Amino acid sequence: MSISTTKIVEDTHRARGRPRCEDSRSRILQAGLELLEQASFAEITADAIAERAGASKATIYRWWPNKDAVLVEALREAVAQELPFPNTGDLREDIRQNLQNFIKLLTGRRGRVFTAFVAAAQSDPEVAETFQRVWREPRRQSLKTMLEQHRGKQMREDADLEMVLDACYGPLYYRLLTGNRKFSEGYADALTEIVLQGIANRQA
Amino acid sequence: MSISTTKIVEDTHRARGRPRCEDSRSRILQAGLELLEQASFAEITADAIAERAGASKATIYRWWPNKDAVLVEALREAVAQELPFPNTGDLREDIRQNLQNFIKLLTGRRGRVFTAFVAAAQSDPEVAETFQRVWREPRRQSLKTMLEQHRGKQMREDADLEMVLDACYGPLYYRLLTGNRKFSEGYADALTEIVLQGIANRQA
DNA sequence: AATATACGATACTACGAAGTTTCGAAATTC
DNA sequence: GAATTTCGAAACTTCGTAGTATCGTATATT
Repeated sequence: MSISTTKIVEDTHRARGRPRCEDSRSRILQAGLELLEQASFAEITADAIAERAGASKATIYRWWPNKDAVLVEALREAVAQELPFPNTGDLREDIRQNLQNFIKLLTGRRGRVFTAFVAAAQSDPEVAETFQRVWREPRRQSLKTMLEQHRGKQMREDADLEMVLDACYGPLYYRLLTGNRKFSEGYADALTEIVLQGIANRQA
Repeated sequence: MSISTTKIVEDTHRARGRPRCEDSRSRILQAGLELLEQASFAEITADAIAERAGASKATIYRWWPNKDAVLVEALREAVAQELPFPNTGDLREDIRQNLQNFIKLLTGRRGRVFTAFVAAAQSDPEVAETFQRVWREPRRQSLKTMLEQHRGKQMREDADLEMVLDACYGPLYYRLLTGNRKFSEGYADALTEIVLQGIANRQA
């Protein structure tokens, strides 16, 4: 209740003049996202975004400080709807489904968006920070939370979760970024078994 | 014997005119490599290479078709001396040392060269092909060969080596490319244990 | 000595993309 | 209806870099 947002203040008086066109805003972001599915950060031009969005380049620079800011915001919005997390209660199944979902995402059209971002992050600290904050860390946190629920039960008491997270996501990014971007049919299953044997409680 | 190389032919008659200066060649490659330790592929300019090498830009374009070709060749030469592989005979120790060596490489100055290459590979198929051919595949092959020697002994008969390779290298690239580039002290040990539990023969 | 090729330095050209400005039209408040 | 702000279109400026061309010099062969 006491948490007042700037939005409330803004809502009292509407600004004069023609209001910002929310439609063109979303078209611009959408265009940026679509272009990221085909090209690298540096290859995407402001002109291309404008043309694809059916917008004016002036409109882009009216609301974003530079071209990269559009792409960064495009990732934020796209990723916001990608975070539902499986929770079946079974450790193996939770891991397996999570990996499988991620593989599906990475091998789909959106996969290129991630490679483009990781690539750009290598030479742009702001891109790197955004990628970590809006994607990598939330994703890791979700998996971590899920794993914690199994600690002392299906999962060993002393499991090193940071290591386990790397063991899960590392191979996927590795293949996507340095390999042929293909994942064999049972890849998620095989990876799940390796990780599982590393953390499972001995049931002897 | 029957495999004649162009070099033999060239050696019979030396070309007329001033011979190519091998020193400037190596200085140019060295300059490219050093610049890759600080900047991305796209950020490195031909002028910068020339200046750092104390060479002329004309000399660069005399021997290389374009700027990127210099950087690609620089990687080839640099990597050629990086491939000695541990072989202690003990599975755990072999894996551990290999991972440890790799981490040391990645966290050193040369680490940036790899991130730069992986980044560039995302939008340049030729860079991607070179990276795979001169670094990724030889490295994987070495580890694979080593692991094969343990099959049926310390390692399970049915271990999926492609998966194991990803489990070893994946987390390292993942941290290097999407994380904070830091590896905790016992990282190699912890990762070794996870991988090992996934492939070790049950000794019960 | 003549010829041929490489070298470093430097000026130069070509081009693409970032970002700005201008304009007439549209949407909103007062 | 006047003022204000946005919009798309398009021309425009600015700038950095790739790649080339020129030149005087160095180093080789014949």
